[in-house]
Amino acid sequence: MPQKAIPKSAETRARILEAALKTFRERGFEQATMREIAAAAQMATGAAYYYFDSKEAIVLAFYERAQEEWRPAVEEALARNRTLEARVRGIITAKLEHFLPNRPLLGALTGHIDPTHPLSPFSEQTREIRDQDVAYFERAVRDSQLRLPKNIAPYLPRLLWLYQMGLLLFWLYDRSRDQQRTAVLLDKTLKMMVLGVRMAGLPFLRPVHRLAGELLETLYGKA
Amino acid sequence: MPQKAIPKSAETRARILEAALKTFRERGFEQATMREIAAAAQMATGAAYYYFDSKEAIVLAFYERAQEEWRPAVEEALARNRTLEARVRGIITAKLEHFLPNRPLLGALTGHIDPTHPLSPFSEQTREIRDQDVAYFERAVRDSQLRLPKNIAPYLPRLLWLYQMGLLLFWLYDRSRDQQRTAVLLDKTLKMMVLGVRMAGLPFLRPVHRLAGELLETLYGKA
DNA sequence: GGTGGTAATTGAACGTGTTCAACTGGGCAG
DNA sequence: CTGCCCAGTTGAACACGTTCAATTACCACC
Repeated sequence: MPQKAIPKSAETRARILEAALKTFRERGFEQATMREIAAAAQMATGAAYYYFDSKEAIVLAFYERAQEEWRPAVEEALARNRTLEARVRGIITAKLEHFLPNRPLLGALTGHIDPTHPLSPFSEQTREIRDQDVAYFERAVRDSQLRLPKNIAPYLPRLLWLYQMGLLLFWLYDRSRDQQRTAVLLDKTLKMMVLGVRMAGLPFLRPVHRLAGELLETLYGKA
Repeated sequence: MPQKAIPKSAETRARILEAALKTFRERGFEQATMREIAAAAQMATGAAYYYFDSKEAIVLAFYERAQEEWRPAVEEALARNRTLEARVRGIITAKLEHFLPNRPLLGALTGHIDPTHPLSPFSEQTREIRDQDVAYFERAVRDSQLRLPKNIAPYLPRLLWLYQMGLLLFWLYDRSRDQQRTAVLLDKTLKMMVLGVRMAGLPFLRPVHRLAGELLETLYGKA
């Protein structure tokens, strides 16, 4: 990959990205060939590899770009809502709505769970995007008026990120009309979460909290 | 694929499977080529495709075979334990222990979440394996002395299957020594589940149950 | 013992993503 | 103006999974 910000080559990079997306949309990710894409971008076959590590990496680049375009919608959702439920819902629905036109395309990214693989959502290479998402959820949690159990609160943003990841996955393959099942899943689970947090103080639930806290500590490390 | 049970060709099929597993173990799934595998099985390159739809399908065949070898361990675990926690733990740990020698290999299966894809754990083609697993969990639930909320009980076996699937995924990429983190995850989450079920009767939790019940109904359908 | 037909096997050929040695072009130091 | 450097570009070549028309092996039936 080229270095910082030479707008000269950034333009060709963008041209390839655009040509690729066009081809992906027209013929699907798998059917689209790199030769087609290169031709559509008016370059030789191998040229794209100067700018992108692989065919899938193009999709990641699209994801990164979408992540930026998506920011204003998130800011608005955070500004408009005060309760934790509404804020989290706002973030997630904004993301889904933004991705809707290219929903099938994201399926190309779901193939990698291995944190070793560059394109995995858990990989070192995708840390920046991930951290940005987590930061949104941090803000969603911080300014909400709910008081959270101390041993769980620090992990909540990362948990919400994981939750959102799972929901996105469900959404990707949700074939119900208008993805209604995803909508139900989001709605009910959010409400369950808020109810759970509300009852955090009840003495009955103490053992559950302790278990959850211990679990999160060993998984995410102390903090 | 050939039809029912002509042991003649089943033998060559097994020979290919064995050669493939050997090659996979020696050089990893990705590095191993179909040409190597065919050569190791003393056949021409394309021959394997008479018995297996794809390279990945060989891994599925391995999975199916393992599923059978695994059965006695499950039966023993079910016979030996009476509590829900111990029974579920027994099933899952038996599976993990059985898969341990070929742990890296299963990573080849994780690439498909799309229920459309033949190798997806949610696909029509893998229904039989899935149903068998769910049936184990049904037995684990049925004979345990816990009484469950009526609106959730019918879905519990399928939920446990999903839970086990997620755990297996975590385990696959758990790089802690002896997969200790997976062990902690299994232990704590199981205990949390049992606690949750125990408190099912408490009136506070009624709203949570209702939400969960409604959610499961729209996701899995009435029943 | 032929004879037909199905099952099994062959290996070349296809299309793919990716690599790479060679080439091009433009800017800059002397 | 000349020579050099190197980011950018080229397209043939590679290795792979997979397909398929052609060939062989096997066996039931006359």
